[in-house]
Amino acid sequence: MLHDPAQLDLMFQALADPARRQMVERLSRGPASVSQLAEPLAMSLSAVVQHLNVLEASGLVRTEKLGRVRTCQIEPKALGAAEHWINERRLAWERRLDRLGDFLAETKDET
Amino acid sequence: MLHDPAQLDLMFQALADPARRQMVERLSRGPASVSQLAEPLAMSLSAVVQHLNVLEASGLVRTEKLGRVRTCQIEPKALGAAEHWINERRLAWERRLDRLGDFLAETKDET
DNA sequence: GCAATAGTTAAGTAAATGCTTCAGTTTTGA
DNA sequence: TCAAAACTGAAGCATTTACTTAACTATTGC
Repeated sequence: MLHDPAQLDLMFQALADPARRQMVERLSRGPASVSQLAEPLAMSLSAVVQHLNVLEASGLVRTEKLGRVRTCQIEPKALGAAEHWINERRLAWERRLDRLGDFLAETKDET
Repeated sequence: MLHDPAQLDLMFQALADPARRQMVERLSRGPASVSQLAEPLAMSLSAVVQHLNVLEASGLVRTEKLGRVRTCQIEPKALGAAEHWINERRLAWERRLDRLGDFLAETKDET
């Protein structure tokens, strides 16, 4: 489920920018409005909205508008997809090292 | 250790491309030469070398040249840095949900 | 030695990114 | 009612990305 390559592209791409990671960090401590997200960042509000759109397109963030304020939240399941991909690679790598270890142990026995 | 923002930029940026992820997948199953990495990819060898340079700059891949063939390997510790950042966010998120749960439980008691 | 192999480097290009400013649109509070 | 607050969207611009082709440099096997 959800290892659509294009989805992972969007996800990793979204996380590749320090401003966007900072926004995700802020949101992992609780929901925030666009202005609140913008406050610590040295760029225009417009730029922040553009980053926010990237995050939303990647599925990492969900937003909802009530009145004139848009409230943003993390979508924790989405982060899981990136985590999952990385874990798969690590697992494959470790399985391989285990097999290599076994092989070397066997070879040693045979001396 | 190693949550230099610039390093994470390079890492996530490197993982944001499907060709590069495919190269990492291949390498997580064992070392490979540049041509072997290129073989399943529909692009010139030159393009593959350029992707490889991105991966190497990100610290995800280490290469070594012997004679005329360059052998590439995954650097498993590097993947750990990306994983760590994601885990931190998930933890912060979960801690927050726990606190929220506690708060709601308390509030309920007080009715 | 010399052609094939394996990779490297440079230059060029089309598209995508990360901003900016400016001109809107809704909401809201006094 | 009307100005301030909180965005939103479009246009423009400099930079970076993801390629390409073409020319080049080592290595290796015969």
